Amino acid sequence: MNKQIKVLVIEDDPYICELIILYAEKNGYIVSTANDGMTGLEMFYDCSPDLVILDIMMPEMDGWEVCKEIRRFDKTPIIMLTGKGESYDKLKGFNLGADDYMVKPFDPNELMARINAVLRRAYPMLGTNEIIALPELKINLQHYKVIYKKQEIVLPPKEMELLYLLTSHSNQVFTRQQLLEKIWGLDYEGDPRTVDVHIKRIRDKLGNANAYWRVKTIRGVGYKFEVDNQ
Amino acid sequence: MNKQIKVLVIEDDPYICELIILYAEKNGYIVSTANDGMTGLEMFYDCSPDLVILDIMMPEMDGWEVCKEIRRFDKTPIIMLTGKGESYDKLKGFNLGADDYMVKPFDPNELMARINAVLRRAYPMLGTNEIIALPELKINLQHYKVIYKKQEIVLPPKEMELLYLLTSHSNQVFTRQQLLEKIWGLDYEGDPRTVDVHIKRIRDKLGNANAYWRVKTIRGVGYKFEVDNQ
DNA sequence: TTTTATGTTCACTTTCCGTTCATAAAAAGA
DNA sequence: TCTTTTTATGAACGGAAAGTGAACATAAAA
Repeated sequence: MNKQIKVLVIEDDPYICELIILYAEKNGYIVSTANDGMTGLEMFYDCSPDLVILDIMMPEMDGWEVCKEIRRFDKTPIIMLTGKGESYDKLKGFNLGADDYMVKPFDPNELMARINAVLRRAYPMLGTNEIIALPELKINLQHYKVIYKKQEIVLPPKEMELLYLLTSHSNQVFTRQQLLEKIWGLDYEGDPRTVDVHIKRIRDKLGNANAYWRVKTIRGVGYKFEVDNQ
Repeated sequence: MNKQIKVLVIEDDPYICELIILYAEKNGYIVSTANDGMTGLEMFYDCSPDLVILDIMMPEMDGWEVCKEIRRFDKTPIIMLTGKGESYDKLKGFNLGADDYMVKPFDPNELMARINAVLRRAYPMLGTNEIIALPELKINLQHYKVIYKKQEIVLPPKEMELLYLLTSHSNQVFTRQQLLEKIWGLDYEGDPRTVDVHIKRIRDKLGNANAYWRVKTIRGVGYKFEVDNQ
């Protein structure tokens, strides 16, 4: 399996921390958080992450200083979180060696895209972990492409996310509630049956039964993407 | 092993100079800088760089004059740096023989990508050529020319840039936001639907469906230029 | 200046995705 | 077997997202 990628979030707003954790873990990253600059630096040297997400506006030691300090001896990629779309800030960030930036408030999906892009740039040898390759099923999240039996299948966003989440955690059972939280968001308040419908549509498109893998219902619990080992 | 590539930066803003030095050296280039046009020209004849990065807005002797002067006897590739909101400068730059341009403020990674592209184009022996050549579609960015089905198509600057960005990253999905950032500039704040209109115009001119390639909409995400492999 | 070309926005239309609901089917328990 | 619970399925509705045509502003060209 691929090396687990570690992400360090240095951000004083607990809500944003939560948000990033939620999405980053969905993408299979290991996330640590620090609530201020000093702690962030300590944790940086402590756990040597593969990527740092760094808020600029923090009390005491702000993001600029943390960035500068990290860059003194290290080139670990850094994504800065900036408050407003001040182009001067962006320039300053790049000048200090930041690799990318995000303007708050941001779309978490976009942040994930940028994380992936930065990681690809920094560690080309890792190969992207956004690709699922199984017999008769290839998923390329970057190209938004699903190929089933040599043929391209077009999936709407929700079905795509659902399928990717399940396949990237094969054999793991998810409750409807978990799926709703991870894909629809923490604050979604709707019918859990919605998941069923999307599962059905995925099954329709991919065929339900297969010699190698299948979307399986765990009655009373939820769903899993089952893959035969070897 | 490889020849060390020399880059000359002619730019009066020390901040931007530093930024470029930081990134260019990270990419293994040898960087010299000049803070005004006259000095720039002297250094050009002095150290004969492989690539020039040239700011337009400079006191005394501006970038246009430097570019013209260099082009009198030399075809060393030139990347122009234009300020925001001087879009017409691009065409003028190409007419004077510039090879590419960047709008300030820019993403340094993007600049590096363009440097690499320009170098590949200028010194094909160093790598593969970067001109777009597909069945029924040739794009020559240097001459602002698109040839569709043996016939030359005239595209306005924005459409040209959009098409080139998409084709040079075929199959990769771009969000509207990404396209705006890369083409309109980092700090552009306008309607993302503007992209749609340009996409439509490109489609009108190139035909949307094609046996070999097509501009594809990824609903809920953005656009990609899809090319059939093989 | 006038004329033309380009970029942007807006209003309107079309397409299609997400959700809900009603009903059928399946599984579990009695 | 019958009942209850859970899931599957088909259809329908509302609305979001993209397509589209045109108007407008501005820049370039004549």
